[in-house]
Amino acid sequence: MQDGNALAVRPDAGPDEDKISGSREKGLNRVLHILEFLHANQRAIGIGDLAKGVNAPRSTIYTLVRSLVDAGLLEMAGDGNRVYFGKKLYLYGMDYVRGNDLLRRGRHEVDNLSRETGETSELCMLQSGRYTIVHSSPGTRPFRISSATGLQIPLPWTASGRLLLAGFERAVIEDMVSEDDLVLPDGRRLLLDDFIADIATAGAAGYCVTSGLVDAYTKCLAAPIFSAPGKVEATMCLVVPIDTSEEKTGNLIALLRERAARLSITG
Amino acid sequence: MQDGNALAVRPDAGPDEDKISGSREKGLNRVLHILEFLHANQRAIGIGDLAKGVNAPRSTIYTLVRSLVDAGLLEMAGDGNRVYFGKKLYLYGMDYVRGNDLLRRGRHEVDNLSRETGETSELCMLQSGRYTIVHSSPGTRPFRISSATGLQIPLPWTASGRLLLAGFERAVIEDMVSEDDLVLPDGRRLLLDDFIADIATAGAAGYCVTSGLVDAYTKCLAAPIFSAPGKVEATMCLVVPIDTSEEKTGNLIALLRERAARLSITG
DNA sequence: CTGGATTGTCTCTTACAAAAGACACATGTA
DNA sequence: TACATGTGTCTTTTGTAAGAGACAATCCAG
Repeated sequence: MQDGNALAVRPDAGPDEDKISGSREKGLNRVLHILEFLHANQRAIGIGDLAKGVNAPRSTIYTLVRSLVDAGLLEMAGDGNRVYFGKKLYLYGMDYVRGNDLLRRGRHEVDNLSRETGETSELCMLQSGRYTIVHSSPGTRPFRISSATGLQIPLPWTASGRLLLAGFERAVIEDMVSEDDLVLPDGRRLLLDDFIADIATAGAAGYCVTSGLVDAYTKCLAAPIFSAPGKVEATMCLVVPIDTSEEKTGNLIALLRERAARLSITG
Repeated sequence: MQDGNALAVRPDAGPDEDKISGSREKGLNRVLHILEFLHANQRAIGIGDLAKGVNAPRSTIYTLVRSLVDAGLLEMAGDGNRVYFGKKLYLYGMDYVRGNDLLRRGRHEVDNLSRETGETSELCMLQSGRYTIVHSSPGTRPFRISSATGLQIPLPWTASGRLLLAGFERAVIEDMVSEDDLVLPDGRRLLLDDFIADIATAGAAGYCVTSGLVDAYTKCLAAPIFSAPGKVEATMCLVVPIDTSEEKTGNLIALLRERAARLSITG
């Protein structure tokens, strides 16, 4: 299971991940862990493995899974004893999209952007204190820089992260960013103070560019989408090769900012 | 939890079942009800109303909602004391789509179909014993025949329902279809035996057409999508004006069947 | 074949979550 | 002014759901 491959996904889940599996957990929390675990693994899981994965008694997971399957939140996967997300979750997810203008329009705009520029484009948001790629559109390059929807990456690794945190108190930021988050995939270590300074700069500039942070070959351009004056609700970003010319980069940033502004709610 | 969810199309019709809800319900069940309730109402709901809506103590709902909001399954809606679905549910929903070839390709095919024909097209599936519109694409008619994704309609009202039940035992069908389901929106009443006969006919024919069932102005054409030989996993359907000519209807059915077959897994 | 590992279903106990209800503070309206 | 209605946070009580464990049934490697 645990596929040592370090890049990106962090397995440990949730709101307040508790220390040594507090003996008796609330059923609802078990369920939340199950969902997180499935999301992290992106494939159907056997019930036994699921119990191991969320570190819970087998008997408990059996009963919970049965409830969830009956309710349609989970489905038994083809071969018989594995479970994965169910139709109900898809339906609820579509309800969310329908009720959320920003997401609906944002998805559309991101698709446009990647079609027009040929580059990978993404819509990003804070999701309970974590950076999340809410929608992404692949771009047309032969060497595709892909990152799946729903991927969660440490905030300091990204340009969008710097924009999303603009306007937060220092204490809040410290709270959201763990020590591990400051260590880049290649082992380099960011200083918290530098990161916080970056945030201020990005907020003031109204865009942010990072080079070679998550990997050595790409540059990330991001622009903020506001839900109210000063409040960054999301970001739109482009992932381009690191050797993209100054001029082209400048043009892309301008385009990105225009589109992001179009999505913003101007109070 | 036999009764599953009692909320179908009926807005709130009030006092149906909810048998002497043994006052002390499992938290998870409360949550499932909350989600169903939000889905049925398609808008943010105040916590007090939510408690009323799912017929649960206020204090319980407060704690559950807090958990769910912390987990990101729900979000507080703009004005402050209302909740609706959250980003997490959207992400899980996208995971479901990604893990489900049929749904992914089916959505695409439905979009194509409605663009090519100009008619409203839908992808439908059984969802824990209920007919569900999983994806729909509006069509280009001025008088739009729209039906929202996720809508659940009694099986006997639809052409797709007749196909989806093909191959089930009579007893199972009787179990899925309540007395109320047999009453059409205009008050007419279907006979269970007729309905079951329809199912057999539709299954044998490989398509189904119903006229003026859910409303007086439309005709519904449906074709089955198989996940294995004989097993109907979903249907694709077109909603057209009831006065569509025989010839055009025939052409559309042929098109529909071809596209549905393309989506089927031929064992 | 044998022994270990996994699966799905049961039963029983008690730790603890759901419920009841009281409270403080808003609103609105007669 | 009093009087109703809604909200959000407490505390206390008690019914029950989570958990431990035993079970038979598969499965698979050696």
